[in-house]
Amino acid sequence: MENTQYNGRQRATTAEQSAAGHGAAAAPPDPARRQQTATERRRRELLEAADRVVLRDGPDASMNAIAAEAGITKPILYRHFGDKGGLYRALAVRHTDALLDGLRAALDSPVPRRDRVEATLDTYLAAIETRPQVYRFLMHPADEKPDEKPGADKDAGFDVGRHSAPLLRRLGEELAEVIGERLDLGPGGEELARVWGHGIVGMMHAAGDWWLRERPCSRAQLVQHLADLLWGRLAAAGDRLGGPGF
Amino acid sequence: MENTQYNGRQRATTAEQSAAGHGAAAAPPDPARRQQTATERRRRELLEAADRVVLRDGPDASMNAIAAEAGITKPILYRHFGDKGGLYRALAVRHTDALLDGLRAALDSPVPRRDRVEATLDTYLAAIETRPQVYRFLMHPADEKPDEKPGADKDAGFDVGRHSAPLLRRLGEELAEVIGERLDLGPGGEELARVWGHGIVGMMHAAGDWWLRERPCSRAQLVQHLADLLWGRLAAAGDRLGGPGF
DNA sequence: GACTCTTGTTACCGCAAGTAACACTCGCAC
DNA sequence: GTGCGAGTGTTACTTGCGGTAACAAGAGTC
Repeated sequence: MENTQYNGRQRATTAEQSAAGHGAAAAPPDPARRQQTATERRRRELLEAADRVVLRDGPDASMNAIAAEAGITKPILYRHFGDKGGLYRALAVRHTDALLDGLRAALDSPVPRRDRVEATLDTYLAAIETRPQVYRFLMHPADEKPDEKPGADKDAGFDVGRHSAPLLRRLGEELAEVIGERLDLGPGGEELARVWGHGIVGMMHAAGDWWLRERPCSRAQLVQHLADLLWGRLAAAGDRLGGPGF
Repeated sequence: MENTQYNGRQRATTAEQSAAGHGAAAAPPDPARRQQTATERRRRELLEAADRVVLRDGPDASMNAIAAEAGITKPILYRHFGDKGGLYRALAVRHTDALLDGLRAALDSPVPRRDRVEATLDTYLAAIETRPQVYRFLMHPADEKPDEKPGADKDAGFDVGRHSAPLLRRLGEELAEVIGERLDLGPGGEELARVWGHGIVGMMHAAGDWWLRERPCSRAQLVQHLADLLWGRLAAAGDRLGGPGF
């Protein structure tokens, strides 16, 4: 009976099997398939509710709150997503997919490489700039914000940090792939591309995070600075005073 | 009475005041000062116990577990560190300080810049390689590890991710400072140095994280690859096929 | 001996994650 | 119609964690 496992995928699979089971792949009605799409639609609605609540409350969003926003109660959330991590993951892939679409577009634009790199950086930074709440939710664990009456505990909150690494890793892998297929890096280029993919993503992320918090300069300027860094200006810069070995 | 605030610093301050209060700055005994050092020693012992438990249990370390390891109970942990975040922060600065010492040494070595950069990268990577548990604790939110009987909840755990960003930011600031004071970057160099500091730290972190997990190459090779990236090899590499604007 | 300060305890609160068990409502078979 | 399987939804509960209040005991001070 598998009664300890609730999740959408499990049920969807069952539905598909039964659909394939009684042979008919009839076009218009097909109850099983219709049921499946209904489930998926519900799932999307729930995800949108979760999105709203996360955007509003930041990472201090409890399952109860999300369920309330969706107009239902906790257990059905658990039926759909298994656990909080499942919900989070579903939410995350939505946003990451959207971000990745933008990045791929920038990465594929038919302009010189430097411009392409700048466009990619700018796309990422624009994304985190225009939707900082989403960004914080995805990447950031509720940095201490000094509100909330002392009675309420400021703990809990989505366990977010626990999943930021996977996101960065996914971005890194994607970038690595693009680098690998577009640049001729000689022998061992595969490996090099992967290192660079992850490295560049990390650079973008850390710099973006800091920038978003301190806003020390314009976005365009940040893009220039980072592109300069990638273009080897670190190697080219002059020393300031001259220690022993310069 | 200030009964809602317990922490070592508060009490230490009080002790100092009373010491100054009744005048005597007597050298050998001085009860207040002795008390203070005793408190600090106790604090260190607690931190070491916490360290042990974190190293053993990974980030799923509860306050109860830490207290048990230290041979005491929760409330005194709270008296010393205020809340879990406080304990974490104390633990974190210990380790970050140690790491920073190593990095500063590498950054200050009297060799050509490329070698210095490589030494810095290697120092960081060596640190996370030799103490991955510490690293995971500091930076990483308990990536799903598929153990633990399903009865035990795999949630909670140190809230770790919630503080990884501050650590990276601190590293970034430190690196920025060194860059700023050693390189001549022309007008606006301050800002540039900060961007680079955070960017490089992010690069190091993300690449290191990925490398630690997949071990796709030797440490030395990773260092080379990253240094190459910083040295502008991305700009110099040849295209593979030639899209429109290459 | 009384006073204070620190260390330590037990026993509790509040809260969030996650579950069990039960109730309603369709659409479909016979 | 009646039965029934699958989904949706509920209330009420357990467990475990962070955090705190209230109290008890040892050590130095007057």
